[in-house]
Amino acid sequence: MENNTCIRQFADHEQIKNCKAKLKTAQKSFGSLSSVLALAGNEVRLKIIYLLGDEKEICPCDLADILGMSIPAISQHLKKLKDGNIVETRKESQTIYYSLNHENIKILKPFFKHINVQTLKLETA
Amino acid sequence: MENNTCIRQFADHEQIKNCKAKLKTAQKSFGSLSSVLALAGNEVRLKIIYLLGDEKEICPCDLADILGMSIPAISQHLKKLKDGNIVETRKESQTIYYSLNHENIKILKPFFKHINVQTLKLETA
DNA sequence: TAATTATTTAAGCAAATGCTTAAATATGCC
DNA sequence: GGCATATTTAAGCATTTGCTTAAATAATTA
Repeated sequence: MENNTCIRQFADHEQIKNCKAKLKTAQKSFGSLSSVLALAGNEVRLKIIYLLGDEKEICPCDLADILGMSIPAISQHLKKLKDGNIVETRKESQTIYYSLNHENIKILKPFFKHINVQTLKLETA
Repeated sequence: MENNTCIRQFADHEQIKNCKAKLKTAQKSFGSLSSVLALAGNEVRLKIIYLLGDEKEICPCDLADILGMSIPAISQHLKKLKDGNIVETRKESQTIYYSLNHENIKILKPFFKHINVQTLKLETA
């Protein structure tokens, strides 16, 4: 691996140095941030997050109904969201209520706005 | 598929109806938004986007150097970003310069801020 | 204690992802 | 035209993803 010619004679060494430095400083952030984005980057999970942004809490069974999917499929998505600290749970007898971990999801807030704005645009268009 | 008992006797029918309606209105947004998030949800691509946010333009070869990856690997990531309208290209003789499509990336701007803020926190901690 | 309900977990599988290596394009230079 | 450089494309392959079905937990009710 690694050697594909292209040792760019005219490489912008200054820029390369700069970029490497920037990555090094922000290093820690990329892993955690990209995994949050990857979680939100699935349409089903994005919908779940979006709904929980409004609804306070929903159980897996109702989510399956809402999204027209099987319960195990939903449950597996919820597990990922929980492992990523995006949602948390409250148990009430048999039912488990899922809600957003609002602390860890501040990052995603702009998206809700984006969805709503875009929806509005489409409606008025 | 589909029948996993759990036709929740105590299902919150009001909430279910609400949620279905909300999804229906915002329907169009979820597909496009989740695919942008999925693109940004890869650590390598997130770094590329982040760097392009500062650097105006970078060529594949320099990116490979900066990220310590092979050129084809980088090229394939860039292709995805271009297909997703996140980056655009400018050709100058042999070199192809990649830059952000600032119009289509407004959504991701909050993340750059997030990375920078978090980095600052880690530095001063 | 047995049957029902809500949820999770496990196993299996098709499709997608992200790399590798090698070959194909395309431009610049001698 | 022939060779070097910059990039893309293609083929191959291991890993991950996201579903399905079936089985395992856990709490509720009869």
